[in-house]
Amino acid sequence: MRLENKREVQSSVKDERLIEMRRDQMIKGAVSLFKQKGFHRTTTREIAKASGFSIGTLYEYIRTKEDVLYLVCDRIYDEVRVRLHDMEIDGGTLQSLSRGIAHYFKVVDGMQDEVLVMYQEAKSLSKDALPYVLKKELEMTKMFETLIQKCVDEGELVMEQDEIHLLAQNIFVQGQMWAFRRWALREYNIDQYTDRQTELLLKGVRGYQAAVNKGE
Amino acid sequence: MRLENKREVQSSVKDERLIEMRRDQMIKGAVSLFKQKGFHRTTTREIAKASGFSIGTLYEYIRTKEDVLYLVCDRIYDEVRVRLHDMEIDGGTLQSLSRGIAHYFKVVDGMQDEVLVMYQEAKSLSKDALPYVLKKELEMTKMFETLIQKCVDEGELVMEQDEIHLLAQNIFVQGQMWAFRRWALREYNIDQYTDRQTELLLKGVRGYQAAVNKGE
Amino acid sequence: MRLENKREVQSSVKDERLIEMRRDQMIKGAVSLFKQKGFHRTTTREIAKASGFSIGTLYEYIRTKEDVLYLVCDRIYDEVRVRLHDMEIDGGTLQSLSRGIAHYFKVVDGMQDEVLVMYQEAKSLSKDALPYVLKKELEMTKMFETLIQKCVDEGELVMEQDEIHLLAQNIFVQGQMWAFRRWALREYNIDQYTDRQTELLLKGVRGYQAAVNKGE
Amino acid sequence: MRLENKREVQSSVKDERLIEMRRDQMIKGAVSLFKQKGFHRTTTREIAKASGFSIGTLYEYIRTKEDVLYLVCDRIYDEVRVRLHDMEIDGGTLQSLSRGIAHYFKVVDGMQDEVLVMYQEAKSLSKDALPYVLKKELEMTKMFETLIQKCVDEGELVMEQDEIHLLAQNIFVQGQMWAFRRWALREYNIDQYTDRQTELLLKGVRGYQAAVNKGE
DNA sequence: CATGAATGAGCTTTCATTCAT
DNA sequence: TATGAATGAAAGCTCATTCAT
Repeated sequence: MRLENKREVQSSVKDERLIEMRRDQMIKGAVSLFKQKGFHRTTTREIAKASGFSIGTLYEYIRTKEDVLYLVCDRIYDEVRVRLHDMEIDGGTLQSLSRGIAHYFKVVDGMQDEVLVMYQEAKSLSKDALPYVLKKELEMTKMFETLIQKCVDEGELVMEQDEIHLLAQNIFVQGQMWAFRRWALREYNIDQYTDRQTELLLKGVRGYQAAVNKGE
Repeated sequence: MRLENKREVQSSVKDERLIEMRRDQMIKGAVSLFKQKGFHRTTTREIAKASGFSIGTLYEYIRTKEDVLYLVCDRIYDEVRVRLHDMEIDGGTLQSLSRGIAHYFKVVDGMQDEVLVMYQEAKSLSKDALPYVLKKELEMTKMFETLIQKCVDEGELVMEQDEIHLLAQNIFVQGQMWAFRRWALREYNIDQYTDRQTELLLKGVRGYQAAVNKGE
Repeated sequence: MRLENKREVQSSVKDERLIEMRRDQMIKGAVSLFKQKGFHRTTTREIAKASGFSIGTLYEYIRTKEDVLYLVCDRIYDEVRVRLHDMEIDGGTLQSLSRGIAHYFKVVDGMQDEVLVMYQEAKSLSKDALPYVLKKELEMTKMFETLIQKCVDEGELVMEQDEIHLLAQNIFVQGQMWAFRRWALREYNIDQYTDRQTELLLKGVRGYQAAVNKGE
Repeated sequence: MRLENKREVQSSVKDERLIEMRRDQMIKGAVSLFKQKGFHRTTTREIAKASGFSIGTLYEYIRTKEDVLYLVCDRIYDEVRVRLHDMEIDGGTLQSLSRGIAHYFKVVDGMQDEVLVMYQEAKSLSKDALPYVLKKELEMTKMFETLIQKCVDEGELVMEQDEIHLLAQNIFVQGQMWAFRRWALREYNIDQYTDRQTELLLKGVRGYQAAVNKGE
């Protein structure tokens, strides 16, 4: 399956600038609603109202309710990626990897609502739209893989290809986890969470080496 | 908030054995449907049909559609816990912790559908029912905390209280991850996944210590 | 294209007797509404109300609004055919042909509303349902063809195959005409209309032969 | 009810020539759409597009969607009448009557789409506009009546007043029939259809006289 | 206890029409 | 004059829930 980068959402309005503007309103309104009640319990009328225009106008900019969800997911990923952009610049040191993780976690922290929504509702996308979103997710984990790979290339780390892949996934999920398991993480603030997780990710369990040595 | 262990779901049928039986059918049917189409896209009629009885009968054993979801989530957690039961017996060695993780991952692997459903749909539970489910989740992470704590008590590991908590959460999430990110983990089978993750969890990134030493 | 005699309209109700009954109500209500405002200007809610049940119940017996139209058309043809049934019995005399025509016209007269509705709305049927209705129309013109053919076989008339076909069509259309051009036929009652038309159909224009002879 | 010949359709544009031009475009576009999908299933946007201007402009030249239908019907009748114009010149022979019929059938054949549209959609005109269209239809049947009357006056035919009226109606309907029952008339081309119908109209059924004579 | 027909609130979506530019 | 974005009433249809049998 060959995927273009975007799945165009049809609009009967022609003015591109207007589309951009209205969809901004729409996405903002929708995220807030989806966070409160989820995609399915939110009505299109509510979305229109929260966006600041009428139901008729809403449908000038989308074709189906699902389009709103797609736009929301699409936008969130783009936003996350934009914010992560400078991450890739850095070189292949462990420090830069730590900084990358910290940066990513910070971005998630700043977009908790959005991440949560996307995380919980993306599965409601149709078979048609899902691949476009998954593709973006893939690109994000790829960023972490690249970051790690550089460390390996620089001799800072020793990892197999599949370990790299898995570590990248873990980092990605632990970022999301900050959004979707807040209820279980109340005792941390984002900095503490970042420190602790980074340490666990990189060093593993403290004392483990000692224990292993002892056991030998 | 003081929570009893169960939130009773009203039934107008008196015969407890019958209730048990009917709800078994119901849960089995519902899980399969929720997996395919999600809670919101599944109709009560479909649930009744998949359960092998009429819509009228369905409503003899529940009061609202959401009850079905609650029953499903409730049951899945119970099932997981039952299967994990023997995990707690073991003592405080690193080996027993590894075994615990492996066991848990295996259970998730054997209940992928159920875990996935619960994972994706639990959020649709009303404010009323959610705590009961979260409580069960808490109990499960507690099991891992206990397991780790034992290792600490035995001097096998050196960890602070909050690190233990976080590690337990990570283990729990990585188990679920096996169910909800299968699309990104196709290259592993459950054993490989278990090995790799356990290693990362416990040892951290290979070469890290060396790098740190070198840096000093 | 091979057509079964009926295109089944799905119903979620199982009791066949009930379906029959409810659809009777539905058709009666719908005919009256379609006559007043046409198919497109009639809402499903109005149909439900005119049928004596709720919108929900209406949709227990059909799947789409168009189904109502199909049921109406289907029923009307059946009804017309039932009423025409004895027409076919008669033998091949001119008198029996006249009687057949008169009988058909009478039937149309007694079902003016229905014929009008079907006549004007049948074209709104989807490409899917139309053939089933056209097939019934064909059967009706066939009846006239048979009637005429008998006369030819008996030597009462001398007609080519395609003339027979056309005459049958004319009879059929002139019957419908009584329903759909009443506004232009106010000066006649059904008996006068029948007499005049039969005469024109069979004898042609009075004086024509004379004129032709004269012209020779 | 006293009817002026035209029912003015309001336009906020003053330039008469422009109105004429735009409405030409509009009617042409609308006929094509109405033929495909009928009046009700055609949207004003589609009409505007097919007419080559915007929805806003469309509404500069009409007041309601129904106006389009009225304009279409109105135009078609005018067109038919214009094309039939020379028919009336001819004198009172049977031959001229035949020629008139043939001419009318030919006109219908050349305007099949338009005739069909008008035929099927005219009923959707409001109680307000309908009379204006029916009046035009009346004028057309009057033309045939005149043609026949001349034959009677010339002694070529012997017919009562109401027979003349009915024959005119029949001719008119059989012309339309060529448009709206093409599916049942596939075996004829327009010339064959004309010949056969003219013969049936004028001579009646072949062999009938003989049969009657024999029966006497 | 089991059934399934009945209900109607509420959903998504369309589209004729308006009006500021 | 021409445009097309905005509007919202109203349409078709669904489905959780009830209740008479």
